[in-house]
Amino acid sequence: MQIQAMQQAIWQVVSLIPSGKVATYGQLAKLAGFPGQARAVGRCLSQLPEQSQLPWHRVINAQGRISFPADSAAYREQKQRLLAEGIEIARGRISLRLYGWQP
DNA sequence: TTTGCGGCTGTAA
DNA sequence: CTTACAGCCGCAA
Repeated sequence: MQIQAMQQAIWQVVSLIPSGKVATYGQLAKLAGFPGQARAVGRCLSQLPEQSQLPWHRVINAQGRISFPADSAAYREQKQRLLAEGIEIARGRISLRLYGWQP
């Protein structure tokens, strides 16, 4: 499997996450056809071009947390985008039960 | 060529 | 709640 094809598949599924919902890295990896490749999802997203329209902010880890250091600019950016979509973040966690995307 | 480190995760203690 | 650990695998040093 070419890394590029994988990237394509991953970007594809990420683009499907509806506004107001979130998905986990592992979940997306599985949907894209690469179970167990959660890190590949994070890697792809980290390589997104600046002007990308992909909803990268709707991707969080399996613990319902943002996978960035809480003091980083990236963390604040993602948090703001999520709040802007009406997603609630209590004690640094997002309820997957309420906001988790069910394809 | 080996190593350490990621936007990770499930299991177990 | 916390560590710990085994899988995962591309990438930069």
